[in-house]
Amino acid sequence: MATIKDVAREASVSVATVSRVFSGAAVVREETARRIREVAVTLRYTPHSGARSLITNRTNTLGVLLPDLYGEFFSELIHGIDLTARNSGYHILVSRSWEGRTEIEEAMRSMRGRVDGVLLMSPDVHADTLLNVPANLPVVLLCSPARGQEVDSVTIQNSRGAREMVTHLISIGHRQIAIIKGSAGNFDAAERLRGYRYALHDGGIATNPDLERDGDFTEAGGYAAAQDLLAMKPRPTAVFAANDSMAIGALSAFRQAGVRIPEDMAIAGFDDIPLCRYMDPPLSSVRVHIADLGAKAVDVLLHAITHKNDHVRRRERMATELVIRRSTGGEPAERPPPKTFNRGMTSV
Amino acid sequence: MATIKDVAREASVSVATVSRVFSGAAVVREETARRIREVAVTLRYTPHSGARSLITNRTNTLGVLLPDLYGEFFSELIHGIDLTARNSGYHILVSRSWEGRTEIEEAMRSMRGRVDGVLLMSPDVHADTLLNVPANLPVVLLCSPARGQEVDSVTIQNSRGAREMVTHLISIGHRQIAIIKGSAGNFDAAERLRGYRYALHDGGIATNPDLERDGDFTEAGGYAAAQDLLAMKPRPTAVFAANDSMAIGALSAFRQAGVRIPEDMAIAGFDDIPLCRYMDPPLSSVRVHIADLGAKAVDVLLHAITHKNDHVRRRERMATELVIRRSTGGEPAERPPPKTFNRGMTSV
DNA sequence: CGGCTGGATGTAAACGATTACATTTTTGGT
DNA sequence: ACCAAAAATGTAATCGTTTACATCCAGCCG
Repeated sequence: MATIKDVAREASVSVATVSRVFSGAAVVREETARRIREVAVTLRYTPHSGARSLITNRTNTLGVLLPDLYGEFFSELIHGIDLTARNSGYHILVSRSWEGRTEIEEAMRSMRGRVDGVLLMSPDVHADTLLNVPANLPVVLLCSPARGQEVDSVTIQNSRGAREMVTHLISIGHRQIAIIKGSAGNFDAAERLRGYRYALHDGGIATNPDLERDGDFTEAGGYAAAQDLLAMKPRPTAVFAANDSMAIGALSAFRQAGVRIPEDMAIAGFDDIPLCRYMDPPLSSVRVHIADLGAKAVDVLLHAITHKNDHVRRRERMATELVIRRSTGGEPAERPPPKTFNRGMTSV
Repeated sequence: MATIKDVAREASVSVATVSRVFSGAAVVREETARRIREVAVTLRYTPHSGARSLITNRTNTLGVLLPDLYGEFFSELIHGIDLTARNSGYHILVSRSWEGRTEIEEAMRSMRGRVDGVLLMSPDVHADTLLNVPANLPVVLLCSPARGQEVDSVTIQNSRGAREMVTHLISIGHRQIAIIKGSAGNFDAAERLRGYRYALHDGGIATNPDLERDGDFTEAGGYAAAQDLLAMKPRPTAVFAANDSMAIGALSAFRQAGVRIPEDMAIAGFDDIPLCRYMDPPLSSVRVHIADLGAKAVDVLLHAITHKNDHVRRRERMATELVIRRSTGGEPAERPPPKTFNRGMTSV
């Protein structure tokens, strides 16, 4: 593959001049520049980003470490991240880190020299206690627990969102409200459970361990939990699932059992993935502007990168929004929205 | 940030020895190695991948250029790609390339020196005609049109899958079968349309331009197209949507209009995203093992990378599978599957 | 005409690793 | 105890860029 030297030789100039043409770092006589560009095209020359970043110490790439890559949530998250990064001229290096401190550390280390900063979502591990990761590598935590003040983070107002939804269920008359929890040990899951309990407490309803069922954020998990709930007596009259996938699974189970929604059972989810409005009945949910969440995280990271010295730690919490549809009764049908993708920064 | 020199100095050895410890390229006395590793931890040293790949000429990274990142299809595709790449010790550098030859070329160029090969999905542009991209950079085309034999590619058996589904609709008695097409200019979309027409032809049914509605692979697009179909008279009795998202949108529109599925209208989609089975009624679809598609593409790319000299071009076509559920009538309810993710290589 | 200015270009030292080759140390057989 | 072979380690060139600094040359002014 052609290098800068080949181009320099062929165009009878020094490598410095070629470099200047491609990096735009200094002015080159127009005629010379044109000649160099012509030669470059002939030789199919492209600057080698690796070599370049070795000396400039910048890669224009952001590392993205996610616990998983599966499902609408991550799809939309990556979308938001990519769009924002790209707008600022950055690429993204995506990696899935399986659970476990060691694996995360390992993944972080392998990012050394490849990225200018890392977006880390590690809902199970206190990420601010990571050891033996490259020093000076800016990191922004996404939906992850963090003890100290020492790290940037962007999270969702999980507890508040859950609380609002459950409070709504109470307000329309429900007293036996079950929750299908998220994965054990998961940060968001714990927060949402907390919000659920808050709401019950606010409403003067005692919490009941039997109404708190285990789930794992998958449709199948929601389906299974819903079957358990069906067997209970007295049966709850409403279910709050800690995410939409589980709500969808639950919906499916209830329907199969001939339970009418929302007459016999109200269902609500969390995240408000696009599909909610296409379910039958359309699913009430707590909207999280997922793409904006990713976008916000990139903003913070980019700030940390470009203002390495005077960057003050930020701790953002994205607001949620209650979206009531027919699955919880009461509201009229909603028309599907225009299909354009909302890129506006809405919250915090 | 600590470099290999710092470690060498601190451990009183040469950089070569340190390098050998970290690259595992040669054997180092156990005692020396231990000392070096200790120093490395103290100094929080991590090898600089950029520098490393400059001399080894390998980045252990695959570039992934997709037309979009939105929705379940891409979610699952990236998942499959990441998993397979990771198993072989590769990272993935994801980028969304907007439409247009120039932008793709630009994106390809920016990959120079960052990746060992590229997975390119460009359903609108004949990718084998790209100019001015780094020479010698292995590329595998994903679901993209390609003229010559000069390039590796992995595609879906779109036409055959669509044909089978429409043939099935005919076999259960439908004669007025509409199609909601995919995005104009899209490769998969064109192929699926072709399959639809084949099937009609096989069944001795004349094609009718009014029954071929425009779509764009989104739920909203399917919703809109379905509304148009509702207004037709005579109204078709079955709709084949070129992907599941549109089928879901259409389903929603029909339901809103009080049309019974499948009694008044049969619906089928394409892709068989996980959600199909959770819809009401569960959606018939043409299953594409999307994750396997990504996995297969990675396999081909990896082969091209590691056997640069004696790699013979491959042109794979992933088989599809007809999945009949209640939305087309006939079949009994299906239980949700176990939630494990299918990683087996199934087709070709 | 000579000296100065400033724009265009060239020279060469980094950046942080790997690795062929050279050198030193260890090992083991006698 | 000695020597050859093997093992461990060191030296230095190299990968493809950027960039501080040096150089060159044309034009301008006095």
